[in-house]
Amino acid sequence: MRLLQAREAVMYHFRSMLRAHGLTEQQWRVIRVLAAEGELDTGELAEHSFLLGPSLTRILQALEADNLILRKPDKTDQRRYRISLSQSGNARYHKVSPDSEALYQRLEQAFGKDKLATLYGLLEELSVSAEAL
Amino acid sequence: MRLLQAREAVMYHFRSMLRAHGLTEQQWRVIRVLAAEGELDTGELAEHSFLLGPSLTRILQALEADNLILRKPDKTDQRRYRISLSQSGNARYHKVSPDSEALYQRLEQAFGKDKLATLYGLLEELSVSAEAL
DNA sequence: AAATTATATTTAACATGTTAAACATATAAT
DNA sequence: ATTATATGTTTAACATGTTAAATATAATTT
Repeated sequence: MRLLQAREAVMYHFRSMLRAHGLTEQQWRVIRVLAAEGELDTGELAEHSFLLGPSLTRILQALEADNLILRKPDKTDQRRYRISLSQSGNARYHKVSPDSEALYQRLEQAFGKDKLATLYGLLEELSVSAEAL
Repeated sequence: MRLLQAREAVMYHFRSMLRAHGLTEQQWRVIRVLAAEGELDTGELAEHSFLLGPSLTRILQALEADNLILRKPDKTDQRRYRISLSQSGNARYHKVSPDSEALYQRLEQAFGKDKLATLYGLLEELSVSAEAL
């Protein structure tokens, strides 16, 4: 599938940028979601960051060890944890975000904003078609 | 990136079909490449199957343990191995191939052949743009 | 030819992907 | 209320992704 190749080509640059900030691609996805949406429980976080439960569990352990997130037990449902960015986590987000944005802008400019929009639309349709199989 | 989501939606079906045949997605990529191109060395195989060296090393070990491939030392360059499908490997390919084809046809029909072609073109352009960054 | 440099493959170490199973807690049913 | 069922999260086990380093052999340089 050409999807793999394209994603790899794009992510190569993002990964090396993120590595300079001491983050993996998936850790950054989690941080970005938390910055955008605030406090979430594990399930919501998994959904928004496109990660499976077991992966997220390990990623949260790593982020917690680096003091980038906080986890508090949910008061109404003791199975859930509420996850949010710590001060350090928020600071890290604001440090990485400009580099991430810049890279995205460069790609958007190189590829073309219009074509990118078309591509997004097709990918979404493909997801729907595939899920309906 | 929406690329991830789309790929995941597509591969979900392929993975469960392949699992029924006792293969992983990557093992199938290797077998398919070998079926199409015959004997290759590890480097060529990695390139054609979009796998990194270390992953391919492990996958070839697994395939060799299942007697699906053969590895012979290259006579002119003793660093390289020549990899090819064994009899069992070829048989497995012919057993899985119809299911793989059928699934692909269903997806192509659901999504639309024309749109799929458009998408392929855009993905290829995106790869080129991203690599040029 | 010996030393240097380059290339092919593997090993090492750590992170994630993937499915199944375990575990804890909620919710529903009786 | 107790049992049964469903849901949220983690653990387990194995495969792969990813980068760096090690290893072996080729090719080049001197």
